[in-house]
Amino acid sequence: MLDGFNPDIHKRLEAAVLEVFSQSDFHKASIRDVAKIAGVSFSTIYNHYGSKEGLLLAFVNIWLGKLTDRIIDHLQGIEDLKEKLRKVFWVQLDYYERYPGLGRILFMTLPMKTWMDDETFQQRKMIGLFLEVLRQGQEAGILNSNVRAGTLLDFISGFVQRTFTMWIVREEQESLTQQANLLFEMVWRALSNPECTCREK
Amino acid sequence: MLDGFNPDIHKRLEAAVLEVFSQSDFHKASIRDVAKIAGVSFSTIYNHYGSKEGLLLAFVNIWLGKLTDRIIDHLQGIEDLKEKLRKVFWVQLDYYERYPGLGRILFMTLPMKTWMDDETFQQRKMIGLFLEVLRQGQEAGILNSNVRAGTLLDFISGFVQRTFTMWIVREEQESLTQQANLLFEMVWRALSNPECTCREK
Amino acid sequence: MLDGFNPDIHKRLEAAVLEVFSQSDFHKASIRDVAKIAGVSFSTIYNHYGSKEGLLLAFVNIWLGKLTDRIIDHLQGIEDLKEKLRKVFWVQLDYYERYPGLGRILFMTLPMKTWMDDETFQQRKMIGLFLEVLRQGQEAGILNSNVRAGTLLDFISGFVQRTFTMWIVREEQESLTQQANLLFEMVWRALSNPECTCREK
Amino acid sequence: MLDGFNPDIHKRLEAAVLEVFSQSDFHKASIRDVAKIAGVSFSTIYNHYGSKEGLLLAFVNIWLGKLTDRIIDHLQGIEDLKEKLRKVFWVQLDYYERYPGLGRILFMTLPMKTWMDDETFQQRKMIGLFLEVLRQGQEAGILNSNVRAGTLLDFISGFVQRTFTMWIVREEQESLTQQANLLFEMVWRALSNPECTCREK
DNA sequence: CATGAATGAGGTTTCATTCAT
DNA sequence: GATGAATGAAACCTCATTCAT
Repeated sequence: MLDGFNPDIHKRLEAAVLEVFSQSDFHKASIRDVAKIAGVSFSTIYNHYGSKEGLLLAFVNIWLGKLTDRIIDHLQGIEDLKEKLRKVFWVQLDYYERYPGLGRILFMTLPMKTWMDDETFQQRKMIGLFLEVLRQGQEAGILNSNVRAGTLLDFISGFVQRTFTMWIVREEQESLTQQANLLFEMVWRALSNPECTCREK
Repeated sequence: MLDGFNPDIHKRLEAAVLEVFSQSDFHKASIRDVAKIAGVSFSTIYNHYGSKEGLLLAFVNIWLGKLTDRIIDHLQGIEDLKEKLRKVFWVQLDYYERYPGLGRILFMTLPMKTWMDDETFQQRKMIGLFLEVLRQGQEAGILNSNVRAGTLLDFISGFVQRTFTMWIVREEQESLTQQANLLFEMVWRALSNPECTCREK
Repeated sequence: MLDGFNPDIHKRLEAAVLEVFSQSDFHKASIRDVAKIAGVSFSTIYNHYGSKEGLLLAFVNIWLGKLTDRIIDHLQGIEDLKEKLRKVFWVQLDYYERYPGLGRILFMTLPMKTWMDDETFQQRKMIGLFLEVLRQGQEAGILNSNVRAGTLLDFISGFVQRTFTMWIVREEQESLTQQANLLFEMVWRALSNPECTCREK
Repeated sequence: MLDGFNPDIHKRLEAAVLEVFSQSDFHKASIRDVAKIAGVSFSTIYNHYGSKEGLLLAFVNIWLGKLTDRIIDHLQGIEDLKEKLRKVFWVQLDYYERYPGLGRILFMTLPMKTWMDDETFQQRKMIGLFLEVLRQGQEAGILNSNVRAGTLLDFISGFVQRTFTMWIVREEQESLTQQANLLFEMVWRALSNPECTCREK
């Protein structure tokens, strides 16, 4: 975010928000706990973020921004469409696996109604990035063009979300990234153009 | 469910719960509003459901039970695996489209942490039903057996959830069921055994 | 007040309000302290009185009502105007001396601006009572009729207030009622008709 | 006072304090508003006056000092006791009428408890001045000597305060000073020695 | 068993006041 | 010395939840 304030406080708040909101449902998480854990005055939080939701959304925005940056970074130098998508898929699983708190917040505690109304939700940059790639694939006849590019994206995102959620629910030990390739091949078959004669492997 | 009380009240409560919880985030929905709309004292709700979450979960359980019944009903007489899965996919979209309030609650307002800890979440009957079918498909060599049956289920469920959510977010007019077949073909390609020589259509 | 609730709680609250607000300036008195001392939940106070000011004003109203009743009671059977006024003067001093907390609140801590806008302030019953007596005196030629009856009342009230306040400030041990007659004679000379030939004693 | 700073700022602050504190109850008046209106940082106020109360008391002290000076000035050349008191009475009404903000603050918003503990409250100079005159009158047999001189002062002060307050409450248009003589005659009768054979006029 | 009063927790606001620059 | 960020306290407000009837 653009909250131009004490970077130290910002850091402590970030950790506290991650901790508190990833461990309880939104309505059970207390802003007073966040303040206490962060060692910040309760008022300071309000001065900066205005509300419980504002606080959470501000950090979610930051985190998603970082994920976007990471994806962009990793896409560098990859030409092949399939490899691009594989990378995108992998980076997401990898990111959420390394920051499960973020995954929990994103997929499990964020109050949806509010988030949807928030600018953050759109994550235009990331979405735009994805859609661009997917559209190119459709035009090139590689990806299924019977549906909108948005639908292809929904398939990937839905699966990422579900996979992460079940990973948490089932308390799986096995690494997400370890399964990434296996899972991606399935995704790829869903997305790729069924009429395409090009071989899958 | 087990709330042995006046079916009339039960009906009014059901409608009220659907209305209130589908329109706001969980923490913004007020049990007093539910009571008022249902024309019941909030204390009565407490006596029966114990808590706000208990109330919501009880009805979610009922609704999911009905969905399960509906799926079972619709599967009758279908032999072909693909058709079975297509049906399962379609019934879900159809159900959520007709009861968007339920979809909203299920995918957007339920406090996840609590739900996950609740028996309801497991939806053993429905899940068991699905897994059984999927496992048969894997054994028959029709479905991809490189991954657990649960993973196959994740594809379906994740896509249903995402599709519904984006349908709400984008305020799409177009019917969900109308797109069902097109979407299902993607799912099917993801699930089916890539080595299978059997034709797709 | 008409707060139809638990008389026990009401009693405890009354004592607590008297204690807390008579010992600090209004802005230093905490509603939480009142709640704690009264052994009542903080929320309960808000449910009933709406605000810190509402709480105080409600009790002030009650107390002044009792003072009024007491005055009315004491006036019974007195015919002579001077004796009536002497009584009115004495009852007030006596009342505030016995409930110095009330005097402190009334004359020293009540936020004036708010009080003045409040129905309480007008104390219509008591004021009406006084004015009636004073007007009769003016018409009978006993009291000075060069000024409005309200001005005559100002002499009495102003002197009562100031006398009480200085009694507190000077931490005088001497009883207020003991001085009442001496003081009243001053008031009487101020109010009585200077042209009147009637003897003072 | 002792605030050795920029006379311009001092002037702006004085006006701001008068405006803000005369229009709301003390607890509703905000020091930030004062700062804003005066065009000063609120911290600067703190550096100089230490607290909200300190700020108000400092100015009240200044204002009362000016009133005292004015009274002293006006008493010059008056020998007759009655005329002296008449003057004192008149100057006060005149001053508060011209600076109603001061009257409001003094009689209606100042937190009493704090003020009473403050050196300012004693207003030793003014009080001493009055008491001296009153005592002389008592010794000369002109004023009632059945009560302490302080009591005589209480009578005057109480009436001034009450008169001003009711003038505000009743939103009277009529000038205070215009009624001053009529009112003073009543005061004089209250104060003067009842045994004195000297004529009243 | 249904009800509403009372409670306690915590979100939201506003401030006086303190602290570090 | 002047400033604004940060703090702490407390008013205010809404609720979920408990309790006594």
